[in-house]
Amino acid sequence: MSFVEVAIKVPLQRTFDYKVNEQLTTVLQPGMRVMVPFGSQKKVAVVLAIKTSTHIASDKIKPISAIIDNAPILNTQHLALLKFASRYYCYPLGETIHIALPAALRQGQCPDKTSISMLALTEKGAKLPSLKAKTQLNLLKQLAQSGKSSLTELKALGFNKKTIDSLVSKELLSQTIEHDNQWQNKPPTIAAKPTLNKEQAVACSAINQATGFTSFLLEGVTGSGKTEVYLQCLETVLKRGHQALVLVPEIGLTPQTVNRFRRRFPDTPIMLWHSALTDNERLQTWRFCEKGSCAIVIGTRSSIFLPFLELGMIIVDEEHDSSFKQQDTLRYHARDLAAYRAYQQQIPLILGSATPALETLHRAITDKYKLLTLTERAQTSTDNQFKLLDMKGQPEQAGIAQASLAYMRQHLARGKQVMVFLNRRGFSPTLICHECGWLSECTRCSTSATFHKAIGQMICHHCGEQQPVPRQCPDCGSTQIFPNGKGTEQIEEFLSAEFTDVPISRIDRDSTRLKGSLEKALNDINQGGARILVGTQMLAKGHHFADVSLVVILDVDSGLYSCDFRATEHLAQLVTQVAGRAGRSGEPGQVLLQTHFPEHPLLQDLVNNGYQDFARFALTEREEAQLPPFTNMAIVRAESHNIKHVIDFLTDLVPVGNVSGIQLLGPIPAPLERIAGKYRFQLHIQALERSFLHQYLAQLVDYLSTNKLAQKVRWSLDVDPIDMI
DNA sequence: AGCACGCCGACT
DNA sequence: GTCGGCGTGCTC
Repeated sequence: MSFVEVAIKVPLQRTFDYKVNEQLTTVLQPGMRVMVPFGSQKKVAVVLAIKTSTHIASDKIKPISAIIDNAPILNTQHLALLKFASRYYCYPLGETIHIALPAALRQGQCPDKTSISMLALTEKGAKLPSLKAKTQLNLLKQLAQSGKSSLTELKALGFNKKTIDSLVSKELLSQTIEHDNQWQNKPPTIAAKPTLNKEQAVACSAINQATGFTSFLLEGVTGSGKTEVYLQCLETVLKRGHQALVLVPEIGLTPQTVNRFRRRFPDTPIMLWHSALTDNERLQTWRFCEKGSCAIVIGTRSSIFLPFLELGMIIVDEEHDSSFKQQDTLRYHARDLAAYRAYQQQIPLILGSATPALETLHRAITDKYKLLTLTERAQTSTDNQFKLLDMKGQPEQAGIAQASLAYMRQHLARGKQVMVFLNRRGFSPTLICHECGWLSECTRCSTSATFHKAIGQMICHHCGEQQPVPRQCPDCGSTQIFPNGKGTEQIEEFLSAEFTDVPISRIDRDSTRLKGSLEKALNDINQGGARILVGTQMLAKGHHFADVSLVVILDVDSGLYSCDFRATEHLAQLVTQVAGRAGRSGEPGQVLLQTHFPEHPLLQDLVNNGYQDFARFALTEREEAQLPPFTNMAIVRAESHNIKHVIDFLTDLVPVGNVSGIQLLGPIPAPLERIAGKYRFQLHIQALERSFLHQYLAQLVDYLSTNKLAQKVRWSLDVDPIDMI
């Protein structure tokens, strides 16, 4: 008699054994799906191993009911990646596999996808004929930029099927079907490319000469041409007939980036992967990847789980970006799994950033990663000028200093664009009662309710609860209630009154809610349709603004004194990224930081010596405080409507485990103690040795599986947390 | 997580 | 009498 060990999607840390007919063992392989009886139900399971013995009693063991696949859907290496992720993040293997698979494969179906429909300009369309319909012309322009795009990509840009059909019938667009066997390791066509500067050339040749697993940190200031290095390294990978994965932050998957890749490699199949894809599109990309029919995937964090036939390189762009860390269920960091995968496949890994995470920088400094630096900015000869604007005693309106307004007038008078950055949307974070001091609060969270003037609602930014705007103070009945604090909506309102003849564009989650509206706004800005740009961190990332010469950062101080030890790192990254939006027009840009603490050593260091210097200084501080990356951390979080259950649950965990070198802190209230009516507490776990941490976590998870208190709360375990919330 | 089993209250 | 509430325990 033979047995199979399988993983099933249940929230249990263990696997399950089933009996299997002796003859079937010759066709069964790890990575295949089978149907199994599970309690009273039937479930899809993934075979992990075929074995000749089991520790399960013979009266308990059941036979599998059917074999689903005739070939594994997960190969050995892919399975090893998922096992690693499951173990590292202490998340059940069955659930981990479930998260990685496209919906159809989870459900036990075996659909194939052999073709994909792409749209391209016809010869007639390439001449961009004048059309009355503006959207049709815009669509032609978009395709002129990208060369070709799939139907769904165009829909994501806000174009509808009608526009496309109408252009196809005018013979300006052609619809072609690409098959899954078209890209068969033939040498790629490479479009004209710029000459690399010396630093870029050094970086490229270091990466191209790497054999086996090598990690590179490509530390390049904004505008130093990291993407060009990626492109020329990808060229080498394509010429070898290998595939490549380019991981980008959620917000970084812009048409501009994608167009650049498509234009460089015009006949290479490049597919996109992001959260807005449908189940069908995900399956399509999955199938093309596993057959080797897709050469490059540009994708957000979950693309790290795609099955490549022959992966030759992984690139993580903006590797410091926190969107690479999943914040629920399997709390993986795509950058760290990328490192595992690159090691496993013995291929190069490129981590690129202007503002590397301190973890990454630490690995580069300690020679685990090879450091490649790009310092030359392509468009300007000198760096941006930073200025710390002391807000103490400074007259201000809507949070903008008089001095800042004066700078704005100067730059606008010279025909330049100005960017005003504030990482807070809405009109004001609270309303305040002038009579009694009442502040607007969310009824379910320990946080304020933000005043959104345009839509006339109070909104909680944590749970999304909406309330009507009160006309009177709910405490004392006074009608004297006013906005308290500033948000982007208020900045926009103030600036449009201040600069009556200057067009203003606001970019934040509220103003870009509609599909394609972000692209529209960005286009408008780049065509000079807006001169003042007001926005949140949406403005900070990845977008090129040719004519911005001044950036004003309004609220620097909130990042200086925070309970999250990573707050200063994130502030420095944000400031540097925002500042990088200026000075691409051929002259150095100017960056104003409004602060009440101009003498703060951290700000001084950042402004005078740049992120590179700041980061190295910040690392010494982390070392002194024994914080990550000099220690390894995990957080147990728990929440419940019942505060006693939460505290009891975490308190009970404190004596668990007998591993030395573990430090526990807590239970402590979470930074936001109440969200959506639930009380939230956490327990911090630290260990100098990674292996000790994992030994301890294994014991903890084992204990939790039999713990009665664990059933009364919602708990989660976050290994290598990146924020404390 | 599901799902069954089981033991108490309010219905025809 | 029994329908259904959700506490408890198990899943190879």
